[in-house]
Amino acid sequence: MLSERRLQVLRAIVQDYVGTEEPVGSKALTERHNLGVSPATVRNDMSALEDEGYIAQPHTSAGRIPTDKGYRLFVDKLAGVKPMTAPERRAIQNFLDGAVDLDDVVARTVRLLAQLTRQVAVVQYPSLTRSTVRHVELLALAPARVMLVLITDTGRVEQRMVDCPAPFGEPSLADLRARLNSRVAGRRFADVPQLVEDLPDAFEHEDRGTVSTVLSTLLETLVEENEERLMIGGTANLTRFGHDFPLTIRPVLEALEEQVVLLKLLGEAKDPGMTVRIGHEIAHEGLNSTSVVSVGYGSGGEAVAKLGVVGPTRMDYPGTMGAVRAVARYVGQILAES
Amino acid sequence: MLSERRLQVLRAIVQDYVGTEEPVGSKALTERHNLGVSPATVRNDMSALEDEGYIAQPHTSAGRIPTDKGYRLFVDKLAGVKPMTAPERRAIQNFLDGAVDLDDVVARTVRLLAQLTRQVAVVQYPSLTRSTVRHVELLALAPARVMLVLITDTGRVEQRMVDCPAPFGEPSLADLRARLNSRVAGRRFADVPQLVEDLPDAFEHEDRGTVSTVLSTLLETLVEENEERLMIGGTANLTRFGHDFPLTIRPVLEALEEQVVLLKLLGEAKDPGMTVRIGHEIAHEGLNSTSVVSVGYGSGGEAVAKLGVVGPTRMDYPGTMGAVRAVARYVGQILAES
DNA sequence: GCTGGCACTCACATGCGAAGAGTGCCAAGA
DNA sequence: TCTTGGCACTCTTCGCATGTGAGTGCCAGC
Repeated sequence: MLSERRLQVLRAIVQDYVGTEEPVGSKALTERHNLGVSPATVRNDMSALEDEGYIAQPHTSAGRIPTDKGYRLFVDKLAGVKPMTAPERRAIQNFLDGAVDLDDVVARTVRLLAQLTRQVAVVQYPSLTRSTVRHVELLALAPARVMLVLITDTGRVEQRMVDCPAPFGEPSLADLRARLNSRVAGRRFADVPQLVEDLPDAFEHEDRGTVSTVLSTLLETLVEENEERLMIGGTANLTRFGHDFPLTIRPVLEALEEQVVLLKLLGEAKDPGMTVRIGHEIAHEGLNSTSVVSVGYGSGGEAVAKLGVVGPTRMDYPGTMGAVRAVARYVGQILAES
Repeated sequence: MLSERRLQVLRAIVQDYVGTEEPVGSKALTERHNLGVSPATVRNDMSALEDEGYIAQPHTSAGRIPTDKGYRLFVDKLAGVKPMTAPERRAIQNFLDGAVDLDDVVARTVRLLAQLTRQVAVVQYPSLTRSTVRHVELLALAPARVMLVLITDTGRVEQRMVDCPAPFGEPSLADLRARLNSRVAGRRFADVPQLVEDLPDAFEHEDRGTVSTVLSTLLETLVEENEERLMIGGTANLTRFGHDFPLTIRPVLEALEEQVVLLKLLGEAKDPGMTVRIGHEIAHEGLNSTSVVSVGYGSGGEAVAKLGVVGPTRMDYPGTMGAVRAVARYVGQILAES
């Protein structure tokens, strides 16, 4: 177990390194923080911290920089979440309040997060699986062609074409539309399958094939979790990554384009509260020099999706966590209102 | 006017520079291209080309690199469009054929373009203004709250909430829905305003306010050109920009995030055919060291939107133009089918 | 357990010289 | 008039040696 002072030293190292981007030495540390001890003592502590793997030297005769393990300790034990100031909170609310639809909410959230944290922001669209059905609409585009439109309580709209096995009259369509909505409107996605199970039985024999086709398309749409989309912004902030970023920036950009990777990453964070993943804790190789701070957000008490930021492991964790948490909270409010 | 041989020299310089990314000298030129003259002659030609502003030296005693003006001449007079090979064409078609909906078509197109050109791909969603209405759907969410869903012939769906001035019964809503669709279905957006102008007159006095509100929301949705969205991909290719890219990449990323800039850029290219804008021909400062190759695409003969790539001025113009043209063509086909 | 002192180690900047690529110019030849 | 070979000149780049400074590790003393 590390002594209290050594933890202080680690905290100081993290703070200084995050601020200066340069390895921090014992002398500079004692000058900037009043630890009450001499550089020599700090050197001993640093040596111990290095033995434990919390900090490392880029090369001999250079200062120390925190390791992933060091950041982890910092985040878990040494740093709190820095709350937003009142003006900041007001700015967030104002900015989000102007949104006109779901796309706009997500777009604004991304911009906001990127600006606040000066990092790459990632916002997942409210997930289908946990939301409820607001309305299902069926439109006859041709005698044997129906467009299925699904509207969720979060304002999301999904549409699908359905090619029917047989022509389907407008009366039947209206019937199906009415029956379908009376059963599923307001219900959670998970419950839909069994609610519509026996629906084909209510129709004439000739229409049953079509009804089944429509229903299975609907269920497909509901299940298709991989349809989860996300929006990314603030990639220009990647250029502030560090001096050596030509090498680091590329795999990060690639990973960001592979939305699958990000979705998996967000999905892995089972904790509905804030999750911080640091450097090599992230399975994806291209993101090994980044940290991801994510949190769930939702319209009610329940989280329907995640948002977060991707930045260098050398990031201002308290500030970033504060911004992420605040934004998630306000987005939740906005969604609840609409 | 430049002599034939000098044009050859310019072409050779562009080709070599694009290939090697290094200033090209007279000796290397004569070695790689059989121009039939000696390096000394080429030097004279180069000197003339430099006087005319087609090429420049980064510094004395270095080779020459093409200027924006040089690339312009190259694109206009010296280079054709390199057609895709048969296997490439097949790959394009296969890749795009798997798309399930409009979002997917756009997403696949972006990926494809980025891969083919190894540059940043930009695809505009099929624009609303030039398309036709397939269907307008109205849903009562609450007594005085209606959701308006607009479906276009390109498969795009837009939805809006409408807060009605007065409660609006389901019969009235059904009436409005029917009348609205009979008038506007299949019509071009531009024609919609006058088609629905007198629609409120057909309703009871108490409903007219609501009808007007719904209609004006519809018109707003149609007009809102700034709702034009686009998808961007292949930003990781920016890292191949050049050795000095730390400076160049940042403004480009910023410009790419400002979708407004890109939309303006695409919109400016009035030529429905291919447009190439090179370096300082682009008004936006951050893109001054890039070139943009764009082309319209559409489901019928008419272009409904643009797509293109953003890359360094030092790009393979013939190849890029070939890829852009081919992709646009196939996307048009896909859209026409659906 | 803390502290000051001291030797040691590297990275980094600086300066210098050699090498190399490329140009510009000139005089001769077609 | 255009082309060509030759030659001097200009810069960049690279390698190398050197000096400097930040920072460490260790040790003896308090």
